[in-house]
Amino acid sequence: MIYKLNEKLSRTFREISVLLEIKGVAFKPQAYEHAAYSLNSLDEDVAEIYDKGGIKALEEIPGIGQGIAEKIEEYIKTGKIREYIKLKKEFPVDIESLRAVEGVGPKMILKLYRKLGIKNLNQLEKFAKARRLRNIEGMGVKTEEKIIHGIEFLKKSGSRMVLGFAMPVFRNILDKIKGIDGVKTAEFAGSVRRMQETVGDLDILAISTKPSKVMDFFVSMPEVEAVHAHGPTKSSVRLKIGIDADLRVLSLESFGAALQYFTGDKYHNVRLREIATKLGYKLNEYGLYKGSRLIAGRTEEEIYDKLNLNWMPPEIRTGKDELDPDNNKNLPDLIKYDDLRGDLQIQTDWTDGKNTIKEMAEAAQKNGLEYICITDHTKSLAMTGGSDDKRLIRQMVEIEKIQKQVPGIKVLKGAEVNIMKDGSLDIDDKTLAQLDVVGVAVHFNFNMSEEDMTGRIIRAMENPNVDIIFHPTGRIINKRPAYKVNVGELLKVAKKTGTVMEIDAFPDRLDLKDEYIRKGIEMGVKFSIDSDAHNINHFQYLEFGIAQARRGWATKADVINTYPLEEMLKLLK
DNA sequence: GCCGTTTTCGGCCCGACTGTTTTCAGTCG
Repeated sequence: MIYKLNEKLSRTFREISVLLEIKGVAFKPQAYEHAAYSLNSLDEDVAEIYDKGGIKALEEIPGIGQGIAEKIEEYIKTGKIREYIKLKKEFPVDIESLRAVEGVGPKMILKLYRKLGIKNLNQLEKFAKARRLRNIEGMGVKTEEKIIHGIEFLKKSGSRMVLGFAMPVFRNILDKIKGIDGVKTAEFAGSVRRMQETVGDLDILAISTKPSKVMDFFVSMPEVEAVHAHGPTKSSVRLKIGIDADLRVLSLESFGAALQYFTGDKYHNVRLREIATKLGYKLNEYGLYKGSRLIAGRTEEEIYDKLNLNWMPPEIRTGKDELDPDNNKNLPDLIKYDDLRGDLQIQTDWTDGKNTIKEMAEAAQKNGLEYICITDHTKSLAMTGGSDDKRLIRQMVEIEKIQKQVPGIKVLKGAEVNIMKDGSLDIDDKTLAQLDVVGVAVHFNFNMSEEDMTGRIIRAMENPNVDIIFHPTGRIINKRPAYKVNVGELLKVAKKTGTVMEIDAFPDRLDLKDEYIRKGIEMGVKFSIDSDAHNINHFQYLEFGIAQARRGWATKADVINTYPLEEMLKLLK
């Protein structure tokens, strides 16, 4: 659930953190940063917590003590935080945009403001291009050039990259590094290894006996646009696709420690180090130490083991609650990347897909699937040439014909039926009853109140013919936000009516989000992971839907298309 | 400003690389 107040306070505290850092205040910045993160990942509305239990209840939130709790109260009561206003008056500077420039940090922002009165990105660019930064004490020609390039990069790149779209390039680079003479092994780390929806950079770790050779190769690959750093154990470059990549070369003894450390996420590591410290150890990227003695480091497993913890898959390392003793002792057996037997959302050239039913079936079989469901659009989605009842019936006949030509895979009859503004469907119930799988989705009239949109989808769920809600929130990463809808309510009704919720695997959809998946699973809701394929190459995207499910703590049993065909069909209405 | 099964006071992650101020501060992850 997204709570506006939590978000607003989180942003404000993060900004206070940077402002204090600029001022050179010690330790408080981390405290505010911690509070900001905690509020942002909180499952409850902070306004509600305050209503119920006042300041005392706020102090129960991790990272929030008396001081910050009072500031939250001040904001709830007066709509402002005086401390924040005071700091902004002292430094009327657009901190976030300046900090986004590679190499520009708090201390430099302060210097730029004091010496040249620079407040924003435009002014920074002007002064840099006028060659006026090089005269500031502690800065030089190289710093000035780096800033100019950094601003250019910012202008053309912008947001984070969708993992599923960038992954082929990443895998190609990893393979090249693995192939260098002297490289024993190489792995992804960071957000790529955690299989996040989007990634801000690419981290690779390698073991090699000839580190400098690996580094020389890495910084001179044709994919590289610029080199930030080129050292014996660490190098950093900007790739032509518009994202930074870091490579570290390590020894075998500390590879597990480094993999753990650079996989993160940050908050998972902070918590892990706390646990290590309490047990009298020190944990860093080279290993787990007792004094100066190395206790563990070769594998991740032995590090978690020495900390009395179960190893856990990177996908669930968020620092939120996976290290809580209860959770860690009872980690779910997450769905595996080869657990899917079927795919229940596929478009063909009957509407906006690029390939025929037969081509899609053959491609699915090549991808190891046992069954697929053809779910072309329905009539109200005119731009796709959506089918009406008659055409849908014709397609059913066609599928039966094609089934004989592809005996190795079961082709189910389905549709992606439009949910109209009032929650009705644009295909007759009589026709829907003849389909194997009925998926429904919102494709227009996005702009409704949360209450109306929730009611609209609930009405569709209550239809006994409706099996699956496709891409339940409608968001497209980096393009458009989700429509307003109360997902908690949808999950309740899904449980009550036996409606399956989809995890759409298309890389920039990944809809539902992990937090909702986890909530749904706790409530006993079933999910399907579907590619939403529009051509024969899209089946590879199922991987990212599985990653999404794993980040939502889903097991094989929670996902209906991990079941054999007959059992899967029984799980539908 | 937060936190505590060593602490209600005294800690708070730390190592690599770069540029510049030639011995180290700033930035990044």
